[in-house]
Amino acid sequence: MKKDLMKILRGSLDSIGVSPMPDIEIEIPKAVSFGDLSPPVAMGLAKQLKKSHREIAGDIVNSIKDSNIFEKIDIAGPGFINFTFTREYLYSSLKSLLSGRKSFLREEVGNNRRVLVEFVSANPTGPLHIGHARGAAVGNALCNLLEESGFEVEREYYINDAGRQIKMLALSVYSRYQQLVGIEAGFPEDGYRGQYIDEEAAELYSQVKERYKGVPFQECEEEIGGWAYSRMMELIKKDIACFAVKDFSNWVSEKDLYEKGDVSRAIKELEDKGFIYGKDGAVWFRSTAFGDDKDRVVIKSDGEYTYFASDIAYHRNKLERGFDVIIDIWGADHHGYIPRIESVMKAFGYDISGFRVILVQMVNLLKDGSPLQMSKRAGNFVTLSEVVDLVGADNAKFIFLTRKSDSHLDFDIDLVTATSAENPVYYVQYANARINSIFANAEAAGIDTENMGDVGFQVLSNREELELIKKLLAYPMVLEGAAKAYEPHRITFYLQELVAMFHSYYHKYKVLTDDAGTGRARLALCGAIKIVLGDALGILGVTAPEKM
RNA sequence: GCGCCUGUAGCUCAGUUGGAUAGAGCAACUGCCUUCUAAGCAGUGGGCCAGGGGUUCGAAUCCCUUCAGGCGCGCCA
Repeated sequence: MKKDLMKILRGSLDSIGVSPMPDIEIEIPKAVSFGDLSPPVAMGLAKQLKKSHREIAGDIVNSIKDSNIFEKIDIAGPGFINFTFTREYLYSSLKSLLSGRKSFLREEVGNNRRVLVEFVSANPTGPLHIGHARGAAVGNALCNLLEESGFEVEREYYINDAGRQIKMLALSVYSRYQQLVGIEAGFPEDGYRGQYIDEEAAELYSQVKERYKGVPFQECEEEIGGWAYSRMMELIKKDIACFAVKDFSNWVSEKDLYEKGDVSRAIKELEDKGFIYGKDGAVWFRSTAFGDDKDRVVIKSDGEYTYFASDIAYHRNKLERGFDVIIDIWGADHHGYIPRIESVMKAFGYDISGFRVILVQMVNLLKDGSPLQMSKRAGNFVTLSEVVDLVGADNAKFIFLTRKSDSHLDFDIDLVTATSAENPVYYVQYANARINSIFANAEAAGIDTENMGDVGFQVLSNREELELIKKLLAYPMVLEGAAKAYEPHRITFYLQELVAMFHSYYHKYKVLTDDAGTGRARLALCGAIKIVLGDALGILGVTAPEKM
């Protein structure tokens, strides 16, 4: 729909001598009385052409000749050009949609550009919690969306397996293990107190029995740490799998960056460029040269690298791999980190226009309307797998995707579970199941449900049917907008609108009527809705059940 | 104190990157199952887009400012 209008508008602007060709935006008007599509292009050109909005709009309309796809073209308001398509055009578009060609549902956004999306990247010290779940849902949907919009996408998980937290994980398990075998071992002040640590200690005992009983921590730290770490990674991968998120392409290890010498090399490179200096016995990166509010330490006075040092190496590594777009999805509590990472990228000589941090706001977990404080240290957090058990992966993902990622989200466990029947995800999925049921009934009645492209579409003539067709044809525009803005949640809202129209239509008109021609045409319309539903839900990572 | 995010219906949130008359879902109230799935439909009520100033053909959207909430400001990770 948009492609066709775009082509015509370009031709029109060219013929009235507009140069250079502006970016043309095409909007779907709010009210049906404003036509089907409406580009505010005349208003944008007023200054350049030194004419009034309506004059320009008139010129554009006059220059559009021999186009038979519009029923009418109106100039309205301050200079909107409202295009209304002919029914024949809608029918032939619907037929194209039904052909099943995916390309019909896509606008090209990516042009094979390579994009790296890093998300979740939770520390390997415990199971994923609900905050990670939100990051996973957003990241997964965004990757799917970009992939479907013509990007080459790599999904990446960064493992912080080099720092103090691994030692603390080892020490936590060690302490619980010693307690288990009857030795009074003090629990570390800032150790991980979750129940899963007890379980790991028990598992360790069942595997090695009393091998480490009374052994000083220093002597078994590496063994226990390595063992616990790999157990945690298994746990995390299992959590990700249970949330039905597509597999990550890469698992990048912080430890590897150190061992390969990437960290020292990256800092050396910054030093060569003159952005590194020593002060107070420490080594600093001059991030203030790039807009950060203070310089940052990369090597502490005790000779240890800071966490930031490996992040420099990691982002250097991302840049080296030659992506056109680099997206980091972070918890919003890390937002203060953005200026220093951007500084790093600038210091390496890269234009940061291809770099984007998407902040995912914290999930405010509620129970009975009151906040549930979560802390990994205290161990009273709700894990991702618990949430999935309680409300289901589809349900949770859909909720996360019904708001933009940087707005706070109240997730009331009781509310979501108790009123799950009223959850919007069911509303959308129900439409799919309904359509499927109609098709089953049609087949049972001996109606031909194949070759939907050959039905007589002309009988689809009432207001609801025409509006449904237009809504379907707008789908590629929604995807395009969502992909350009990196905002998968737009798809969720589109789905709710589309499905609302369908449910309403379903109640007002019977699909399988006595008239065979009407029945098949309506069936075809339902088939088209099902195609779009399946496509969109697939991008969101939500299933489209055949039956409910 | 400085920086970032948020502020839209009673509640939870959208708002097509500055477009036309402000949108949805819950909750409340009124109706609809002998007809393809009632996890559904039809209808009613509900707004100083936090306040104020500016930018322009046009502002919920951009700029300034005030207020309220959240988060961040380590030689922690």
